[in-house]
Amino acid sequence: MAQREASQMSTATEDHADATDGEAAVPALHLRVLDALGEAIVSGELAPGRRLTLEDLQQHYNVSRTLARDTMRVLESMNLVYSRRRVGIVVQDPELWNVFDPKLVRWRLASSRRAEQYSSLTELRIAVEPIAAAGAARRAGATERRQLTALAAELRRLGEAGELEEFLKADIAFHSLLLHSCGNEMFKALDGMVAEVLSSRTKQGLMPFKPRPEALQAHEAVAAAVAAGDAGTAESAMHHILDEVRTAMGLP
Amino acid sequence: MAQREASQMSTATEDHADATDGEAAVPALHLRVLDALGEAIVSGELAPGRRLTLEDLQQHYNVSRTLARDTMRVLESMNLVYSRRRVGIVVQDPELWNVFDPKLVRWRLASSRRAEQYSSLTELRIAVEPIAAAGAARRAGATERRQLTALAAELRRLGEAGELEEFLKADIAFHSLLLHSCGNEMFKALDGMVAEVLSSRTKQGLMPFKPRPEALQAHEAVAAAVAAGDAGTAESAMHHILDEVRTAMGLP
DNA sequence: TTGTTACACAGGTCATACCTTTGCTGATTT
DNA sequence: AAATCAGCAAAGGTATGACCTGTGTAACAA
Repeated sequence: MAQREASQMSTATEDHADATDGEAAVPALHLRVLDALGEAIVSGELAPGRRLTLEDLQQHYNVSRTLARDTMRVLESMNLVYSRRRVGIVVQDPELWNVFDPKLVRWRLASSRRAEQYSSLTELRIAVEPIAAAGAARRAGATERRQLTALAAELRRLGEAGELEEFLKADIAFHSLLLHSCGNEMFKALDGMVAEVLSSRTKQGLMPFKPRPEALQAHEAVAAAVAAGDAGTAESAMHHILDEVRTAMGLP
Repeated sequence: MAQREASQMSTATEDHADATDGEAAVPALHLRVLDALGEAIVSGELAPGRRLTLEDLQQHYNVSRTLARDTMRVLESMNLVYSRRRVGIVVQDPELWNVFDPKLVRWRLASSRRAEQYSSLTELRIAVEPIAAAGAARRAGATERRQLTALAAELRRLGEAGELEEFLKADIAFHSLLLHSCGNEMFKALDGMVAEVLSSRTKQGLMPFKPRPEALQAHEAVAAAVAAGDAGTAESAMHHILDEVRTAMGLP
């Protein structure tokens, strides 16, 4: 019934299409225009205050006014631009952007401003995940507590074996499950962004070849505290995990 | 140059239009349709899985296909719906909504599910504001540090005088300034939501007639720690403020 | 110089038409 | 009877053109 929309933030592991179907699903035209424009704005190529007209868009992207308008409306709803009669479409000041929109985050991660986005996201993780761990300790279901424990054990196994790829997947699963177990739907919505941060860490080689034993220990501690319903311990154990992340990223 | 879009989350104090212009600025048609539909979905009136067609929208709201499509696109970009040929427009599962979109938050606060939204937001505050305070202690500018201290002093004055209205305004200014000083643009974007939570607390009478002395003390402590650049103290002092908020809201 | 008016520019909204995908139905085949 | 396939039609996707309505700007008048 419900389906994830194509424009959502991609998690690290993508659903692959039917193996029989070799063709890449061509994204709808309006999404391509949206992505192109969004990236242009986010990258600074179209600076704040820059004025466009619908006609510009139509010509630049070879689309009809309908699509130009569609795109503009979505961008406007993200507060990346505003439109006024007789003026045109104006790029907004970045201060006003809806920086929690997954599309926007995706564009920023694809831009040259990548590093800033990562540190913002990391600081957000530092803030949210401990509280999420505490929430999970209070409100997670029995199955979730079990799965969390199992994932922590798997993390140790994969970590000690040095299987970074699989470790990453399990790590994402761990943090994602935690966010989903904490009973706060706003925290849930951050799972894609957390996954993005985690996988970038591995891809960029910021990860030690083998995860540090303290990190493995801390994940187990979080899982155990959540399983035991000990919110305070879960929170501080998660804090330990993120302390390591913070130092790894060179944040203060 | 840059202007705040009409559909943004309203802060507690609205800019009033020219005094000479008595008429309320009539919101654009597409915004009215968007709000109506958004509220209908968020309130559960249009349940997840419910199917609509563009024609339904055209007739229900007496608008052209263009506007029906505009609205649909924006809703789709918020992941409230998805649209497929031959099927129509389908309301998404709430799990997939972009719950950080200010419009969505506004709709949820206007719905009967208000309480859930408030507790989610409060938990988010509990997570973010201490880290924001620490960030401000590290990165705020000199002016911001001064203003923060001044606001804390004003909070004490207004609080002891029992001027709840003015106290609320100063309180919002304090927390908003903190979020803006912390150097994380994602935290900045939460200012409207924090303001919303704060004003609702006062409006709903959840606020003691006079703010508790501990709260005033804690605000001053935050300001002082930020002014002194003491991140750890700022963080824990902010934690104290939010502990009080938590108990006031009956959260665990 | 300053205030006013008129114009044209650009989005806002509407109506219509045609294209493309796809769920469904029913006939055909095994 | 079950499985497969073809064709229809429903619904969004895209394009076009027209007209309406604010609103900068510049020409003009005081």
